[in-house]
Amino acid sequence: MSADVLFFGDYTMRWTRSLINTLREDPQDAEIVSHKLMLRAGLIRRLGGGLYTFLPLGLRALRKVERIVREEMDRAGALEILMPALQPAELWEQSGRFGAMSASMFRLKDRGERTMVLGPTHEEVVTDLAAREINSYRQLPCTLYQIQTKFRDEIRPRFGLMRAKEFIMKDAYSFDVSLDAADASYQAMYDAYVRIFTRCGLDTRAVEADTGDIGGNWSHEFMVMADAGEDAILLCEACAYAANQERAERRADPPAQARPETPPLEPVATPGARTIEEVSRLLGCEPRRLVKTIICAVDGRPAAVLVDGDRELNLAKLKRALGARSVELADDATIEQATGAPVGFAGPAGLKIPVYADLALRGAADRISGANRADTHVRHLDLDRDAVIAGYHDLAVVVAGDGCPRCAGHLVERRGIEVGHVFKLGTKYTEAFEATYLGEQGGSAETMVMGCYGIGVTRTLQAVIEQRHDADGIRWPAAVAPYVVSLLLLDPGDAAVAEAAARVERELEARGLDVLLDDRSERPGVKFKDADLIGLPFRVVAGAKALAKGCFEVRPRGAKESLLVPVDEVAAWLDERYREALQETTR
RNA sequence: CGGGGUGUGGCGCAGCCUGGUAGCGCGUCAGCUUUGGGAGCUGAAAGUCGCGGGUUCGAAUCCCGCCGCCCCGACCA
Repeated sequence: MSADVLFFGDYTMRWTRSLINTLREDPQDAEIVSHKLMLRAGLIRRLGGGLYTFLPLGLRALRKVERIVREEMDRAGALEILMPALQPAELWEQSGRFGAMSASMFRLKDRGERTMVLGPTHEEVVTDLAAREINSYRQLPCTLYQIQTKFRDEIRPRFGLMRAKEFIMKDAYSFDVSLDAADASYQAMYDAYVRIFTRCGLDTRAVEADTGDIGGNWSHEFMVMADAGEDAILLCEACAYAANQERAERRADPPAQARPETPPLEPVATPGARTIEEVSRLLGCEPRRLVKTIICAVDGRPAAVLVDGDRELNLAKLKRALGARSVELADDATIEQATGAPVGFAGPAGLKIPVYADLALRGAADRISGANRADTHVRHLDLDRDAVIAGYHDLAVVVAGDGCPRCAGHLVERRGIEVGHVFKLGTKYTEAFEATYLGEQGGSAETMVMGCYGIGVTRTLQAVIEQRHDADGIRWPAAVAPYVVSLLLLDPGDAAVAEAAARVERELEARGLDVLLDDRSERPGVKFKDADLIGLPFRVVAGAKALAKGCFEVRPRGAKESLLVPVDEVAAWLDERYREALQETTR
């Protein structure tokens, strides 16, 4: 009697029937560990740049994440819907985002020459829906969500599922009668996100974030802490302050009290020295002594922005500080026109355009800057004396060691993977789509207040692996694992072993624990290696050796030693450990 | 879009500099032996050497053009 004749339960997946092809070596086109492991463990396969097929094993894990998301959304009172991925372009013209987001949108025309887009997100569609379906305060608050494929023409897809052109997202949208009510909806989603990521076994931090093209005035990103993350995050070592680098603020240290008497401005020849580095080396001073002068186009008009020579300008903060619609670095022609000098020699003294300065420059004296003349800089720059500053703002990119804006502590920098993002949108979209309701007192229609909430589902799955692996492979958290138990049939030809394994398997199935049965005619070492690689939470070794003592060997993934458990007790033992593991999903 | 790298059976690579008609490991298939941490032997299938053009008696190899993929940067809900 051999194992392939059967007596295993209907729901058990046999390896020989599973399309699980593991790779012994790292694929050449994968860089980060989670991407390598997803390919090696046979979870996904690449079709093209930023495009992946989910194989059966990967899809099962994905469905587990989706289920958690769904349960927590439902628990938070959100209603699941499903909107089209294919959308008419007019909707995007109505919100004014057709231009703003066009670069990253896939567009196409139908046979009637109507322009369509493949939805990168669904604010437009859902707001249009809300405007049609919601008429009364009695229907509010209302939060709608969907789990759906999104399309974005990423400039550079990378790291497998981390940044793909097509990916699965959970997007939710709340509609409320007032700002206060919207705050409650926001908080409900925030809390749901904390539960979702905890259940997925992830170590996340919610950080303050910029709102970008999506608009609105307040948002948090949920970051999975990981060195491979694409985003820089600043955390206070003393308090709870956390923000992504785009958003992060810093404490303004008070200007020096005793200001040196600054000698008059003095031009100094700096032929060919355009960069901070070149000038400071030429003049033999610290980069810090220089004032970096950056010419920007603020809503199309030139302006100068000053930061310390050793600092970077944060365009997002500049945009917010000035309340501008768009801010970008000026092109060379604009710079030459605004400063009267080639690029690299700009300075605040004598400029005719508005000059904004980083708050660290308040009271700056005896500094060096460009002279607005070719091959020339000036010494002894005193901002109060020599320049007209239109305003001081926190404009520099924050780095580790900067002062916390909320307390006396200092900031540290870490990397993170953005898996979720919650926004308070206000009325940007509801106004554009006239999403209004009639209030309790009747009268004229009121505009709904909106929030939106995204989770990158496919990215979350990969982030789990990025955070939960070891040298041997994946270490799935119980709640996300594609199966719960790897059952290794070591002696398929041994009828007693096969029979006992089948009994254990049927008991596990009866308890709702999914089993992956390794019924291949491989040597034990191969099965052990693959079990480690695939990383299911528990491994049961069914072999003649242990069965001689009436036992199977059981081992949680990552544990050093196996335990001998009597065959009759294996299922109950695993069931108990599995329930425990579901409870403690965070490390 | 700029910079760098790379493209050779399913996967990982060598061969290219110095042209002579393709090789290694893994995987796959068959057989035998093996069986507790990626087995051994024997045999087999599988590659228009990314695509197009050029040079040459002859091109994986040299030259030109194009494309894919990966990394860095810019960009990004």
